[in-house]
Amino acid sequence: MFASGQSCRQFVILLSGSVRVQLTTKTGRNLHLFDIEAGQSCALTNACLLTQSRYYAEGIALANVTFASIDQGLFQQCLNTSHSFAKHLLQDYASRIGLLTQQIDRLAQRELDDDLIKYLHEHAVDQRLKLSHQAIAEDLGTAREVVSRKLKKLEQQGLLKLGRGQLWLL
Amino acid sequence: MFASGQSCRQFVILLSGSVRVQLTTKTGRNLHLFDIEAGQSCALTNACLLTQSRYYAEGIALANVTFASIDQGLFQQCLNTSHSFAKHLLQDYASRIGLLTQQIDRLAQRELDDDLIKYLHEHAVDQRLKLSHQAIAEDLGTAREVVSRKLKKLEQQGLLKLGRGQLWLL
DNA sequence: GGGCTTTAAGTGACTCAGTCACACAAGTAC
DNA sequence: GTACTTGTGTGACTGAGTCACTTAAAGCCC
Repeated sequence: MFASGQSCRQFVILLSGSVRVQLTTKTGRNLHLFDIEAGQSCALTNACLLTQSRYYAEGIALANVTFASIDQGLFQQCLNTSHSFAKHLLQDYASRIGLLTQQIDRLAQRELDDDLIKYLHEHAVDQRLKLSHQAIAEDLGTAREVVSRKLKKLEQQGLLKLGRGQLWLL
Repeated sequence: MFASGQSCRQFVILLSGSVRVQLTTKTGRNLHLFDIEAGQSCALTNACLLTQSRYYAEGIALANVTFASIDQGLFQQCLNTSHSFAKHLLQDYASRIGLLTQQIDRLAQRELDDDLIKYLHEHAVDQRLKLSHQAIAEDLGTAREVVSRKLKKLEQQGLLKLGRGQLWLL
């Protein structure tokens, strides 16, 4: 949907599908920032429009998506005339900024064991988690190998059971 | 000014002085997120007000500060009635969210050498930087010892000269 | 159903960053 | 000058990230 370094000319609202917003490090590691779901717009896109800057992250469509967009001029016009439009954007920012700060906190702490266990509990459905190690690593901002090793240890401790593309909490 | 975990009941605008917003890790390390200068409000505070959540960072007055504040109810009222108030908050969010994303990027990359050199150039005045290793470390989200060691190496390479509380780029 | 491709996971070796526990040196206050 | 505060230096150790693989499961394709 958009790539790091691109300039942004349109305000976009997703109508269906979802978009994953992530950073990519020089070594090719991905870090998942947040997802945009149907009905939502992208806080980073809006920030680019408001500050006249370029994208510093990338957006990947996770499936077929449909969206509505308006160009920069109309966006400014909406902003100037519609109070509810501005309030809607504000509310979105407020929630995203919390997520970003939590990510910073997690990256700064680097206590992966705790984060991983918390993540597993938060994302498990019926004590089962259908995600690859790669996906978990990207959400936590770490490398796949690290997650693999940590999960292996937890399995050896009898805390969970690993399967291909899924795991069960015990 | 505020601490992590506190609930937030007031919208605040700084009239003079400045406030440093930072995270503290379990090991006591500080990570500098951004500063609030006179005339500005705090994006995290506003996010707390908008999402009814608690502070997840702390704000430290860097000197004597004066500020104006209104309570939560009046804040909502302002938001509902004043379009320019909402637009002002939006603009602030847009710039802060960029800073936060850059921090995440930096923490995720963990290429401290590059970051440190870039930081030194950005903050030096006349090739001189009046900051302690501690302060540099907090801005970069790392530990003081790490910065000390890296700076030492750079000095050994003849790239800079170290002094107490300051350094010179060569 | 046997082979092929794709995707997920396991592993060892290595490097870099963060932590801990110090020692030590330069200012500051009295 | 002495005591205290603040800023640096250092070694030892642990944890996380990278690289370069190997191994294994799942999905396809005749």
